[in-house]
Amino acid sequence: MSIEFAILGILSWKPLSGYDLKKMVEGSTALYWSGNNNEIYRTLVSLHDRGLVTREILPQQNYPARKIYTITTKGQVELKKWVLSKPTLPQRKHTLLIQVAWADQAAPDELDTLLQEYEDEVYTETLLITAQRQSKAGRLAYLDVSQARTKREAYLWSMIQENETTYYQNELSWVRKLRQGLCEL
Amino acid sequence: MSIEFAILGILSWKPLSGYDLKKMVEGSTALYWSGNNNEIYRTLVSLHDRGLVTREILPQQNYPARKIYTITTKGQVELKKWVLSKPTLPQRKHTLLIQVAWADQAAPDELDTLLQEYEDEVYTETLLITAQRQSKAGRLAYLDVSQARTKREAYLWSMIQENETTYYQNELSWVRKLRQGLCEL
DNA sequence: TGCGCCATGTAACATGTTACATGATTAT
DNA sequence: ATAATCATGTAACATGTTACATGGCGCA
Repeated sequence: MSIEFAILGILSWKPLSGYDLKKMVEGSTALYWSGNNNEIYRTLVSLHDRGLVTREILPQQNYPARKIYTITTKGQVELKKWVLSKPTLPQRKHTLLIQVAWADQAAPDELDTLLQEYEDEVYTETLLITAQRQSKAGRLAYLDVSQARTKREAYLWSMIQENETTYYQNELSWVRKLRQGLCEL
Repeated sequence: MSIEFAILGILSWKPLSGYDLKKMVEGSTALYWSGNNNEIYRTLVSLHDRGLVTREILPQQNYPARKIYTITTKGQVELKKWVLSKPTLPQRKHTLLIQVAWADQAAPDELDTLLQEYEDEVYTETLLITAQRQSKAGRLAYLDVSQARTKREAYLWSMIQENETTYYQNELSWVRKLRQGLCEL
């Protein structure tokens, strides 16, 4: 239900093929999907069946034909309706928190190793995100602020990035505080 | 894979019935599951089949028998192994961010209404969380700090709560900043 | 009279992941 | 030689949600 509109939204910005979408989803940390083929191609078929997108087939020599999907007027109407629908709280699967919950049975150094691994993961992710934003090489990045169509859209996209950034910052300072606190215990 | 250990962890703290677990999961914001029957009962059967828990049946008059699940030594070993396994980044489904991404087509007041709804949702959630923690009436709350078995466990649990709190705080200040920024645009 | 609690569970569906399959092309 | 890229797609599985079912009890 949500990946449908995530895809429809991207198509409202630019007509693309399933392969393009796959790349964008894979390369983005903001979109939480793994970018696996199955769901993307399935979703495109479903969007097409319901008349929310049109499909144009571009044959190529030596390569399989590209299928470019374009949003329809009906699709735009549906998208807008969804965009303004009642928001829900974000849901997160924070598996580490469950690990930490039952970590009292572990030795102090075992626990600290676990937390350091997590700290490293988060830190790497923050580096990856900033790197992604710098890279002008990467055409077709999800929510590339320089590709926004209006000033307001650019602002919205930059704020989405800020949400992501502060989220990881928050995780980072949390895990550091936790490690420190465990030392002093 | 993760709900199994979430449940096994709780059972390592106290033997409980499926119904108890359901209540705990439902009432907790830290655990992200809906607390639906299907998954909990299915998981308990699976844990039992693999010898990670034992089952004791307590018949009652007028009510269906309670089935109390207790962790086994094998279960404890598996749990500890999982607790120390390599952590992964939390994954979140932040649907609102996708809505915001394509909200430039909406009028300023439509967008602000959406964001205010979100702000209200988040704020309500923070109130709910603090209320949950005060309520001593609620026996059997997930990660009730006063029920922790050691000082270190209490500290870990309080830090998990802090993670949750700062997470929503962060969302709250983000959405407020966003609304402010849109006014000034 | 009707609803919610206790406590178990199942059926049907929706969503998401991993791995595989084609088959030529290009880079290491 | 080996792997990755292009571009489509399917099969099998894992996970998660909603709604329903039993059946007596207590409350308004």
